Amino acid sequence: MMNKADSDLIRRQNRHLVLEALRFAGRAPRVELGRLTGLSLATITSITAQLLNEGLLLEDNTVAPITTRRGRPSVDLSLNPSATHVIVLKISIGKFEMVLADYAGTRVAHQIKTVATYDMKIHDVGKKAASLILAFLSEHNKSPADVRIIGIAAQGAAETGVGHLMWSPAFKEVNIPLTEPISRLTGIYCRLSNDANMIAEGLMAREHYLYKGTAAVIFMGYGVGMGLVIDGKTYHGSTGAAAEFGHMNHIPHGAMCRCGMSGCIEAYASDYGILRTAQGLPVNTPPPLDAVEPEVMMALETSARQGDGAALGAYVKAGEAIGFGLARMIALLSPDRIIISGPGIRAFDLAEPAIAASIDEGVVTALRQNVKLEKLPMDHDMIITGTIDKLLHDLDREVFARAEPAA
Amino acid sequence: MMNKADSDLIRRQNRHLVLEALRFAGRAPRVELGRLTGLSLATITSITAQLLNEGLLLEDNTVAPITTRRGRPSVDLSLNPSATHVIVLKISIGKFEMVLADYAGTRVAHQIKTVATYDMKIHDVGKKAASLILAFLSEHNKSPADVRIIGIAAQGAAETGVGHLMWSPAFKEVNIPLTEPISRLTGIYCRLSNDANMIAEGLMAREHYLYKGTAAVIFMGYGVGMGLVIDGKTYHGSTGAAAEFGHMNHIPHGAMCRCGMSGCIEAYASDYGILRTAQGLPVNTPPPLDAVEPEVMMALETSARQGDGAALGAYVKAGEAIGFGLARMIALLSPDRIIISGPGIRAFDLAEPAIAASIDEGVVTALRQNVKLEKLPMDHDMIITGTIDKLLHDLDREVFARAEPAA
DNA sequence: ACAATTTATTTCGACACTTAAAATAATCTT
DNA sequence: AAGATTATTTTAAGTGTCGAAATAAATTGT
Repeated sequence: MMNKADSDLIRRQNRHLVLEALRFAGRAPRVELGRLTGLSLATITSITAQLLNEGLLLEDNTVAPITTRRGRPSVDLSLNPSATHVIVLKISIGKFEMVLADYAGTRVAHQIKTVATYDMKIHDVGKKAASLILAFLSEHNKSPADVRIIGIAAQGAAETGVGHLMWSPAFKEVNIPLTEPISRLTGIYCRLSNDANMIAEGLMAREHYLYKGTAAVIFMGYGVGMGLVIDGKTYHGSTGAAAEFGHMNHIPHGAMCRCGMSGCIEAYASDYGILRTAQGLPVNTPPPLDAVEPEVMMALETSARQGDGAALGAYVKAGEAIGFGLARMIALLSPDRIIISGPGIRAFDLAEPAIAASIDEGVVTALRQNVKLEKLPMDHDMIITGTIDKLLHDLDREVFARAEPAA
Repeated sequence: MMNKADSDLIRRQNRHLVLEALRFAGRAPRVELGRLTGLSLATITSITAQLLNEGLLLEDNTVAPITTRRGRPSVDLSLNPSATHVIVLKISIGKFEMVLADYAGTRVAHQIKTVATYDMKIHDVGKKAASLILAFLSEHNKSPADVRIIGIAAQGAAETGVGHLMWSPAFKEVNIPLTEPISRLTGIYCRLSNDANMIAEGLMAREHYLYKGTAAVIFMGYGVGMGLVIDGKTYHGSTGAAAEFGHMNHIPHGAMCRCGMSGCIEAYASDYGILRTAQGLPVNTPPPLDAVEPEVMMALETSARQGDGAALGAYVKAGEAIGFGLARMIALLSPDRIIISGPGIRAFDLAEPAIAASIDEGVVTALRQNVKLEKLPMDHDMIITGTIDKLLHDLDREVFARAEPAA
C-alpha cells in the first residue's frame, strides 16, 4: 500500500524540494527558489525561515551583486556548510581513503592510508576502519558528533542491507561485517555501497535530468563492476548485492573467474582475464590474488597497438564478453544509456569493435536501437564525489526534510 | 526532482488509499476502512461521503449482518460496479478475446473471436479490433461512454509507450500500431501491455504483500516471455519493450530464433526450439510460422517420459537455456522470486534438473541463495484477470483518486 | 535631495485537509 | 424503558498552501 498523507507530509516534501533546489543551484534568492520548486513565495518565506532557524541554511551576501538592476536586491540563500558533516571511506586493494565533507558538499579533509588489506582477519577490518576514522577526525579537530553519517564505498559485492562485504578483491575473507562495527566504535551512523553504484550516483547528481529512466555504468579494471540506475534510483537487489555484471555468465563452463565460478564476464574482460588470454595461458589458470600492476596492463596495451596478435586477440575476447553481456542486459532491461568507465577504459578502442559487433550479434535491432552507449574517462575521485552526493541527498530526504519539533 | 505538495495531494493520496482498501477488502464498513488505511474516522467519513456522492461507492447492506453484537450496526461500503467499466482485449495467435468488467472487477461479458491474425495487413489490426469491440459493446447494450479504458494484452514485444506491437508470433507484420487506432475508432482510451507482465500484475494484486521487491515471471510456451516486477511495479524499459527474457542471448552464434537472431533462449526453450532439438534438425532450421499444436508437444512429452533419448535431451537443452538465462538475470538483478509458468510448465519436471544445475553452474552461491524459484500452473485466464486488475488500479490511481471539482 | 519606479520579501486572510473530542445514531441487554 | 455499546457524524483547533496586499530596499529621473 502507501502511507496516509497529512500536513506533515506536505511540509516534508516541500522542505525537501527547497533543500534539493538549493543543493542543485548552490546559492539562490527566494524568488529563484520559488521558480525552481513551483511553490509560492509565501511558502518559500515560511519554509526558509524555518530552515534558517534550524541552522541548515545561511543568508549569504558575501558575493556583492554584480548586476546593477533596480529594485530591492535579492538575498542569496545557501546551505550552511557547518550544519553537519559526512565522511566517505573508500576501500580498495591495499588502501583506505577517507574524505570529510561539509553539509554544502565541500571537502574539508582528505587522507589516504596504506593498509595490508588482503590478509586482514575478518573482525579487524571494521576495527581498523573505525580507529582510522576516529584518528582522522581528531586530527582535524572534529568530534564524532559533528558527523552525521559515514558512507563506505567498497570494491566488490556489497550487501547494503546488512552492511556486509560479501566478497571483495581487497580481502581474502568473505562476508566482512562493516557498518555494524564501524557504527558501534565511532558512534556514527554508517552505510555501505558498491563503488560502481556510487559513480552512477555521482553522475545522477550532476546530470539528473539525464537519468529519468534506466542507466548502467560499467566499470572495467581489475574486476568488472556495474552501477545500475532504474527509474532514477540506484538499484540494489533483494540482498543489496545486485548488479554483479562482472559475474554474469558469459560462456557456460568457460574461463575460471576470481569468484570461483567459470565463464563470468570478468574472467575475460578484467585486467587479469585479458592478461591471461594474451599470455596464452589455459582458461582454467587461477587468477592472481593481487591486482595487476597498471604498468603491466599499459605494456600489454602498447604491444597490442604495435600489432601483437595475441594481445589484440585478448582485447577482442574481452570485447566479446562485454558485448554479449550488454546484449543480454539490453534484452532484459532495455536501458536508456550505458556508460563504460574504469581504468580499463584506456584500451577501450581496442575492444570497441568487438563490443559493437557482439551487441549486434546478441540482441535484435529493435531493442538495441534506443540505447545510447558512451564511454567516460576514468576518474577515481568520482567514486568519492558520488558517495558524498549520495550521503547528502539521503540526509536531506531522510533527516532534514523533517521539520524539527518546535522547542 | 519531485512535485510540490499541497492539500490536493493529501486528498488524492487518501482517496486512493480508501479505494485501494475497498478493492482489497471487497466490502467494509467505515471503521474497518479507518483501520486499514490508518486514517481517522472523521476523515473516512469525509472521503467516503465525497466518493458516495460521486457515484464511485455504494452503501451496501444487502448482506444481513450475521453477528448479533450490541451497538449501532455498521454499514458496509463497496465499490459501485456500475461506476464505469473496462475492456480487456487479449490478442494471441489466431484469436481476439474480449472481456467486459465492471468497476468492482466482476466480469459481465466475454467473447472469443477467431481471427486469421498472421496475414493481416498492418493497419487492419487496429481497425478489426475496434470494430469487434464496438460490436461486442452494442451486443451487451453498452455504449463506449460506459467504458473508461481498454487494456490490450498481447503476446510478443509490446511498446507500451507508443502503443505499438513491435513483434508478435500472432502477426507477420511488425510495429503494428494498436492503441492509437483503437482509441480513435472507439473513442475509448487504450493501453497496450505484454501478456507476461499482466500475469505478474495479477499475482501482485492477489498477493501484493509478497511483491515488495523484485520478482520475475517466466512464461514458457510457444515463445518464452517474462514479466518483471521491480520494487513492486511492473518494469518497462525505455521503450516499454523490456524484459525480453526469451530473446536474451544464450549461446553466441547459436540456434536460429524466430526473432531473426541466433542463440536466443527461446530458440532452445520454446515449443518450436524443443521440438527442433528433439527431431535432430540443425540449429539453423527456420522456426515454423504457426504455433506448434499442443498435441505435438504432448506427444513429445510422452515419448520423453517413456525414455526417448532425443526427446529427453531436448528438454535438457531447454533447461540449460532457461537455467543459464536465470543465472544471468540473478547476477544482474538478484530478484526475490522467480516464478515459472506458461503452457510449457506441463513438462517442467523434465527440464528442472537441467535448470537447477545450470543456475548452480552459472552464478555464485552467494547471489543465488536468496532467490526463491517457484512454478505456477498455467492459467490462461490469469492474463485477463491480471489485466483487469491493472486497469482498475490504474484508474483508481490516475483518475478516481482525484476529487471531482465541485459543481 | 527626493519622489517615482522596480524588484524582493513578508504579512494577511481565505481555504483545504486532518484530527481529537464531543455529539448523535442505532442497536442490544437487562 | 433505561443503560450499555458500537458506528458514524459534527465541531473546533491546528497546520499547510496560496493570492493579494503590504512592506522593504534598491535604482532612476528630475
